[in-house]
Amino acid sequence: MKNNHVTIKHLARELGISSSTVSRALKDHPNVSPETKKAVTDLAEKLNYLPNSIALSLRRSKSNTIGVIIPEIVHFFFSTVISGIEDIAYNAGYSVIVAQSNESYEREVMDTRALANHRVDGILISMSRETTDYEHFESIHRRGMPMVFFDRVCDTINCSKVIVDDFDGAFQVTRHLIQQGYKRIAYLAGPENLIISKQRMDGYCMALEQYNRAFDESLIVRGRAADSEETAKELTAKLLNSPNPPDAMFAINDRAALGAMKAAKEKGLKIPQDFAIAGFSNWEFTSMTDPAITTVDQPGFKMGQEAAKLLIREIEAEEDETIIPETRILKTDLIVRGSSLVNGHL
Amino acid sequence: MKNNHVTIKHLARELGISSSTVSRALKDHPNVSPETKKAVTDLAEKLNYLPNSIALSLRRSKSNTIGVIIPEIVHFFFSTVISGIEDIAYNAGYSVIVAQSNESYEREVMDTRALANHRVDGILISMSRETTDYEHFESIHRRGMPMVFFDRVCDTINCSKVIVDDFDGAFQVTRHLIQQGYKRIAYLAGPENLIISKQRMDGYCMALEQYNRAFDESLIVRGRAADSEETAKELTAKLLNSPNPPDAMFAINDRAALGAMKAAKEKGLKIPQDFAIAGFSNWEFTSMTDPAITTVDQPGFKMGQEAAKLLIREIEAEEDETIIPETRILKTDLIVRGSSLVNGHL
DNA sequence: CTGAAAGCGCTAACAA
DNA sequence: TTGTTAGCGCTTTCAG
Repeated sequence: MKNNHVTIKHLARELGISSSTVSRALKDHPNVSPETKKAVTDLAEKLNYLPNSIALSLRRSKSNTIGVIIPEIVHFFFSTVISGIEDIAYNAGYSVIVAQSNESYEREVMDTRALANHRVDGILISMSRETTDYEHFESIHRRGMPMVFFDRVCDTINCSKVIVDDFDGAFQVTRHLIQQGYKRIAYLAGPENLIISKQRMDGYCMALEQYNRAFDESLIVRGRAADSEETAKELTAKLLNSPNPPDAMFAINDRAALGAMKAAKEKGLKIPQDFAIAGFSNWEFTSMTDPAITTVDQPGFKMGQEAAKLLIREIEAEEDETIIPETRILKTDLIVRGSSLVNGHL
Repeated sequence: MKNNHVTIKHLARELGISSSTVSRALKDHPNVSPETKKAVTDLAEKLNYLPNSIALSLRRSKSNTIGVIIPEIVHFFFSTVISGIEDIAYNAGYSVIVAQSNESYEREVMDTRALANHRVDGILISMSRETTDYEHFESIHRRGMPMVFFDRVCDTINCSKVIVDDFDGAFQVTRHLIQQGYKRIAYLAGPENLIISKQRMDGYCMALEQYNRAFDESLIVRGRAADSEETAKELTAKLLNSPNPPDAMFAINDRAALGAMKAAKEKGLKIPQDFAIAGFSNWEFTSMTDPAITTVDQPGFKMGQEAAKLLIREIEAEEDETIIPETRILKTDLIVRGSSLVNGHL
């Protein structure tokens, strides 16, 4: 490719003036005569001058670029987050470099390094599933690189974070089912070591408590319930065939809900009349042909926006200003299918 | 933020040598003594030196960055494309800047300009729906900016393109239905002015012809059939209530297929026994609970890969080398639900 | 109002 | 084997 970039120098030479004057004219500096200004802008227009942001970045040691590291792009939640990030970044004059770790620690380390080399002004991160060592983040954080974690956050780094209120989401879902008149709400639990699992379970319990429902251990399926649609289906079927079956189900994720739905259908139960399903979900449900499922949507777009805002705030803070890291907890949106939005925060 | 970047100068000063020596040592230049080399790399390691790609970009007038402009990120097809782009880019040492036009012409123009300013080495584009004027692309293309269009391509610009073989996809779908034994295959057509609509219709006709089926105009629904799920449903219902109803349906997109499915279900038809549906789709179907629908998937990942490869090839071509623009037509993947992949090209 | 000069971080020719 | 110098494109003192 022939490198045909028009530079300030070209304009200067053409007009027989110095490049500093051109520079000033271009940015409408007061101390430059109207004639020169006009001549410069006209020529710039004519030759289609495009300022070189690379040079600017070097000069200012600021690239007006932010980096994003996510586990995968092809995922409704994450692509929604990127979209939110892009929204805020664009309006604040930043470009967005996207790197996907593919859930690989090694790749994440490389991505981090690459973004640091690129001198992005800050980094937004959702960690890979593999990541347990945080040195690659810590080393650049020590150097003062602004960073904000979202969704999959790193506890050991003292920076801003954006997460979802799993407790409240679970509470909302359960309350919704109770308010709809369901009596026996089963729960397909997630892995017990995950914080989100615990929080969701707590939200479920809290709703039961608040509505004076007894907690019934026989309605709780612990273990690998939500690992796959298959297991969820089997476990639900077992529950449905028990002597005192549930009339509703809290599903911890898409797989759990899909499995539960299939089990119910096979048993000939009408959804949601005989058996209601509600729970956490990502993309899958929004396109489901069966509108009978109420879901808590992760507010991905908002999460991206919030994370980007926090990051940019930190990037643009004055030298001496100290930004206190802040963890923002976003409410989920309860979406009732087959009717309008019940409790949307968007 | 305090700007704590270690530079070559720092290393040089610390070691009492010149920065050029440091530079050479860092890149393992032959003409530098082993001792110096070791001293330099050790110190670089210790101080966690990270090369400044911005400075490098300026020096080399090459940013090792490619820009992507897409209508929206939150879309299975497009996010898949990005993923494919990222895959190739990463392995070739390029970063990816993503800009979404949000289907807005104005925004697309701004994005193009921003990427040009950023001195990306090339741009990958899928045009916004609004775009009918191409000057923003042409002006940078004239300057020699490598660019490749994908999916929503621009005909007036002489550069490489990657598109999907709609004709073949439609042919495959129709043939599949015929081979499954369906006799009367209805067709909900797309807008007649779109090239893809025509090509898909041609593929449909070709399959009929090849299997000696008569083309029956009464099975074709022209017009706004695929505009919304609602209209698709109504139109399908009408067909199903006609004296000589179809036993299968070619759906031009997700909406058409969903509408058709609902109409069939309301009429109590079993899918796919009484009424089969097959057609083009994006994400929606892959998560459908009803496995009875055969779809042609747009090969998004591959499209991203191919587009990125074409772009990088052009970027890295020698000065004097002339790259002949090339339009790559990708085959679609016929995916039969409820069974394994029948004709996958991945 | 305008110009000359320095420097952001890095590399590569040229000198030593 | 190492150092000096110049320059990528731009802005910004400092001098005129």
